[in-house]
Amino acid sequence: MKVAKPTLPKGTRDFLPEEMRKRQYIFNIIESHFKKFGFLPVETPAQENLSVLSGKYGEEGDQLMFRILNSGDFLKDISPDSLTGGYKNVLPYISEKALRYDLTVPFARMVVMHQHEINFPFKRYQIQPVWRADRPQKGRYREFYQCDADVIGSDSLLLEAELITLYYEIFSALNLKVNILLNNRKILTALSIYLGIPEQLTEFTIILDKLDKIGIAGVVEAWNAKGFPESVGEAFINLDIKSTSHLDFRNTINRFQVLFSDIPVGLEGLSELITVWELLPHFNRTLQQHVSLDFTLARGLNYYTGAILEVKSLDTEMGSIGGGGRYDNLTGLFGLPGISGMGISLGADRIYDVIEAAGKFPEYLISAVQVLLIYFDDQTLPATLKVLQELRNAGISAEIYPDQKKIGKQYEFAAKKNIPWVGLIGTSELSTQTLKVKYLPTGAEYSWDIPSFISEIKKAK
RNA sequence: GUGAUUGUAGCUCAGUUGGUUAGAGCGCCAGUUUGUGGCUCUGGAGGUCGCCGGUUCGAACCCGGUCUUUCACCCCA
Repeated sequence: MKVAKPTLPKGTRDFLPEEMRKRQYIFNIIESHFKKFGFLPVETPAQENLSVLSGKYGEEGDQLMFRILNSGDFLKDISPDSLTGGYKNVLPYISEKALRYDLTVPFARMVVMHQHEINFPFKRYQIQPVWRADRPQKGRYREFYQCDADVIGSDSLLLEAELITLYYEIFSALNLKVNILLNNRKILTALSIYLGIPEQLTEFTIILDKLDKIGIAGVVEAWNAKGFPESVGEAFINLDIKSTSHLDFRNTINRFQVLFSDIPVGLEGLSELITVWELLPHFNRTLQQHVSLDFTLARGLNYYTGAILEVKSLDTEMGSIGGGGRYDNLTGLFGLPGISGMGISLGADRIYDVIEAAGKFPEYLISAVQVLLIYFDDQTLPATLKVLQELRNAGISAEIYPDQKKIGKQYEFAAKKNIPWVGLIGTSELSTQTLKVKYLPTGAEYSWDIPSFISEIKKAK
C-alpha cells in the first residue's frame, strides 16, 4: 500500500499535552462554575438528523453545516435527470444526517424527546465540539468546543441576572477582563417600529449590529443601499445610540421610555432590562460595572426573543468569546410550544487564544508530572519502585524512567518534560536508606528519606 | 460562498536575471562526562523545495491547476 502523507482536514487541529493541559484548565474552570450554579451535565450525539437541524440557523447556517453522506450506495435512487437541477435537489436523497452546528438546537430536541423524564425548570450544561464549514481565520475553526449552560422551563428574569453572574464569575476565575454586552430583542423590534420600518426588522438589525465596526455613517449608508427611506438614517442619528456603561444606564433607559411611550413592546423590553439590572447587585456587588447596555447588539441566531448577551474580551482583540439570550419557543420547533428558556455559550477555543495572547495561563500548567525517578540499576530497582509507590500513594504524580539508560539522559528527559524533581537511588543511597534528590529549577541537591521528600514536595507546591 | 495570502531541514527563515552538489540559526543525535539536565567545545544525521502538470537545453525560482496556511468580507464561538 502506498504510504499516506499525514494530513489534517482544513480548520481542525491536534492537541499535544502542553496544549491539552491549558485546554483542560479552561474546561475545568467552566465546568466547576456550571456545577456550582446548579447545572447538570448532558451530552448529545455528534450527528443529528438533518430534519432536526435544517432551517434552524437561517440560510447561512444551512450552508455551513457539515452533511454526512448516506452509507452504502447513496446514489442508487438518483436518476441522471435529477442531477441537472443543481446539488440542492439531490441533497435530500444522498444525505440525511449532519454534524451538530451548535449545542442549543440539539438540546431543544433532547428536551422535547425526554420531556416526561425532565424536571422543569431544567438546568443543563453541555461541553462538546460543534462543526461549521466556515473558512478558517483568526479565532475561527471548523471544529471547536462550545460550553453551554441553559435553563429551560422558566421565564423568570432571575435567570438573565444569574447567567450574567455566571459569565462574570467564570471570566474572573480565568483572570480575563471582559465586557458583557446586554440588549433585548424587544428593543430592536421597538426601534424598527419607531423608525417606521417594522417590516424590515431583520435587515435593519443585521446592519445595526455592525455599528461599532463601520460607524454610524456606514450603517446609514447600508440602510440606504437597502432602500430604507432617508428619514430612517436621520431619525436614527438623532437617537444618539451608543454602548453605555453602568454609569449612564438609568439615563439611557429613561430617555427611551419617553421615546417608546407609544410602543408597548419597547416599554416591555426596557422594563425587563431594568429588572435584570437591578437584580445584578444582589448576585455580586460590583457586577454592574462589567455590564454594558448596547442597543445595537443584535446577534445572528434568530431564535432569541428577549435578552441578548455577548461577551467581549478586553485583554485582546477577538470576536465575541461568548453569547447567549432568551428564547421563548425553541422547543416549539419540535412540537412543544410555550416553554421559555435562557442560555449562555462560551467559546473555549477563542478563550484559549485570548488567554494565550495575553500570557495569562498559570505557570503551574507547564509541569504535569512532579517527580521522575532514575532507573539506576537492577540492584536498586526494588527500592526505587518502593519510593514510586509511596509517592503515588501520597497523591504525587510520579514516574520512573522505564529503561536503564545513561543517567544524564534520564535527567535530560525530566528537564524536557518540565518535571521539577528527580530522585535517584544508587548504591550508596541504598545503604543509607536515603534518596538523592535534585530540584531542577534551581539545580539544588538534597539527601532525604522518603517522608522528608514527600513533605518537601508538598511544601513546594 | 467572495477577495487576498502562505508553503524550502523538526522549528524560524535565507536562496542572486532560471544554471552544476539548495544554505543559516535554533533544535536533534553522538562524544567531551560509563552517579546528574542547563554552559562550552568537537563531530554527525536530516530536504520528493506542498502536490500534479506545463514552458525551457536546464525550474526552489516562470505559467496553470490543486491542497494547505494566514487574513479580510459574509456570518459567527
